[in-house]
Amino acid sequence: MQPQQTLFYEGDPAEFLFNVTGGMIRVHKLLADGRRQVTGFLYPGDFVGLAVHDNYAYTAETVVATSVCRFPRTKLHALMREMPHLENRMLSMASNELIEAQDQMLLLGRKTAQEKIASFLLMISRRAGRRGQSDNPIHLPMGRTDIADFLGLTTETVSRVFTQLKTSGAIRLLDNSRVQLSDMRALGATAQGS
Amino acid sequence: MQPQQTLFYEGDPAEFLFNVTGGMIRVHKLLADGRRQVTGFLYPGDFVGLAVHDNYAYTAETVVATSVCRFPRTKLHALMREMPHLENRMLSMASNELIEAQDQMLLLGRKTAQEKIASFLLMISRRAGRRGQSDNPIHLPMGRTDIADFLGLTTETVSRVFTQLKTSGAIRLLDNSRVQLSDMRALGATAQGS
DNA sequence: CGATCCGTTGAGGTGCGTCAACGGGAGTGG
DNA sequence: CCACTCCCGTTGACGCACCTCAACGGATCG
Repeated sequence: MQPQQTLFYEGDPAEFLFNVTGGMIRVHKLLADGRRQVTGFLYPGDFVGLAVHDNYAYTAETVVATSVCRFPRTKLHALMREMPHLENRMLSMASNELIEAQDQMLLLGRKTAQEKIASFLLMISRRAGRRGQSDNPIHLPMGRTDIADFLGLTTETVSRVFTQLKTSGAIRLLDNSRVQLSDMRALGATAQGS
Repeated sequence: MQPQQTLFYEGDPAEFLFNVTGGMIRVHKLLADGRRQVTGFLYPGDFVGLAVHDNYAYTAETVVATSVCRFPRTKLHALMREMPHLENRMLSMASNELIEAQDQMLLLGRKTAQEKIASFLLMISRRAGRRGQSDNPIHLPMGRTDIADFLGLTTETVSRVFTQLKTSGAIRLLDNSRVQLSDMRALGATAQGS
């Protein structure tokens, strides 16, 4: 799929379950007046559309060129009966997502802009490392608007904090989508609350 | 269990899975300097400790006098093999929690104080109704500090918004723990963004 | 070369936090 | 039964972190 394409919209009947096999998916929710909260960025291996309900609870879009595997949800029950292992694995993934969601709530509800950005950079680095990719410098396929809507900030604030972290020597901005984490210790301290 | 007692702390080895049978559980995470994010209030029927990992990712405490059912997690796998239905049910509950978590992210990241409080009151009302209890006036067993830490606000702001909603006629404060939702339509509008 | 998009930077405003004081209810001890 | 204290919710005054509005620059594309 091409960049910035929609897999499904919030409220659509939830017919399919997707598995990301390449690229990046962005998931978000909207308020009536257009305010947006990005609730997650999904990497290869992640599932989208885990909803048990009849309709999707969020919109899913590609960030960059992305490939996905699509299962009809009607076949899911049958599939799980054949592979009991699968249900276990999905419960495990859902639990992991729940833990990440709680971390994100802590970030959104209680962290400052600097702490949010530092936490975000470290999270991206950790994920890249877990996927066996170079985790420094890190790659940020999403734009400033996506980062802002993920962290509950504005693009201007994201930009300013990047500049502050650059000035303080914690990071280096190689280009708009590549960031070198020069001082992991400082970033870690900032992420937790200076 | 008595009010304000701890079931387990964040980081403790996750030995047990709990099922709330009465009262209310509060779940939270802390930053190093003491800032707190309450990530959920659990009612009878809800599970606590669904973590797949070896350690709890959050602290769980009682809000009021509470009764729980405790399962050793080591027996959980065996139990799920006996009752395949159970695993299905837990996946379903985890998915529901994920959807609620995403709603909460939207609230924390993008809603104003008024919108947060209105959303909170409506959520409590909805939950009470779903459990077959009177949903108006609603009962708030938790204190202002808990509400503030759940919504990413301070107690002062919570108090001020309650007063504003009271003045505007949307609610009536019967006492510190009982709130009458006088104008559901106005509350609904406020919750979404005026 | 003009147009558009995106990130950055600056100036000013504001919603909510901080700090402080007050009041009522509950528990305690005399 | 009455002081005294403690705790919690409320209210006010003030400050600040972040938002808003605006302008600018570089990259990309026709």
